[in-house]
Amino acid sequence: MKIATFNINGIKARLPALLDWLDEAKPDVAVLQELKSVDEGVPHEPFEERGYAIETHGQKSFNGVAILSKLPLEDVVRGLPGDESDEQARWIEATVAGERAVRICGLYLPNGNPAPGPKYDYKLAWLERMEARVKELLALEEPVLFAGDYNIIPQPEDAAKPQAWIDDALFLPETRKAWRRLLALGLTDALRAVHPHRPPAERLRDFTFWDYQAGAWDRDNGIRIDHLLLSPQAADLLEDAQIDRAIRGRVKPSDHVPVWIELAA
DNA sequence: ATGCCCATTTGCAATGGA
Repeated sequence: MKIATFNINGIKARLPALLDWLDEAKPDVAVLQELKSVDEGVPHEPFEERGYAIETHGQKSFNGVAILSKLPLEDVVRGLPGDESDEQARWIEATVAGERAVRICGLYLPNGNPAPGPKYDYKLAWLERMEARVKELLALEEPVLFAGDYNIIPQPEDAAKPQAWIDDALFLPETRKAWRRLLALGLTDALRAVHPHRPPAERLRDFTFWDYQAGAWDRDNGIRIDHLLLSPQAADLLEDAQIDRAIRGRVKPSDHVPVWIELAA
């Protein structure tokens, strides 16, 4: 089962590029972030024509997440549990049953800038709530994955210019500490499990985002912030993990590119 | 030091992104 995550930066602006990628990459499941649209504004026909079921959790102008799947989506949960007052659409869950049932969580973690400040406080609080949900799902001892735009640069090697990010919410010590707490719960960073970091001279670096500004793509000034974390039972099924880097060089691209894994499920 | 872009809004300047 091929499962991808892709921050599309606007479903309306990105529909042609998204459909082209779906037709080529043919993921069985894709979690999408930054729909920037309410549910009613997300077209279903182009996805259904391609054999995908779609479940959305939209919001006007900002945020918004979705799951596409060639297999039926069951037991859908919208919104990160733990705070009924949180109206930001950043979390969606569903179960997909292939050879094995896999619980899939699609997430769009808060950016958190400027830090310090209320937006950074929200990011850290959101991470604590996510930790609680991760613990609940790990207790099931089943294949579970947490895929999306984490807005976290885990390590210096995950940025072309780490020194430029030292005061940024994506790379601050508290942010990276929360990332390590997630891993300490027993989650596996799928990309790093398949591709351990090696010196950059050996190959292209594993970035998933390049800013639109200042020629970041042409200079390969990127960061790795889109991740797939796997429960132990999902990690046992991991066969491959890749970044579809070339998508960033296309016409009218998102500033993020898809990341995907292959699971024996 | 270094190319200030892109998407959205009941819009035509402001906000959020990262």
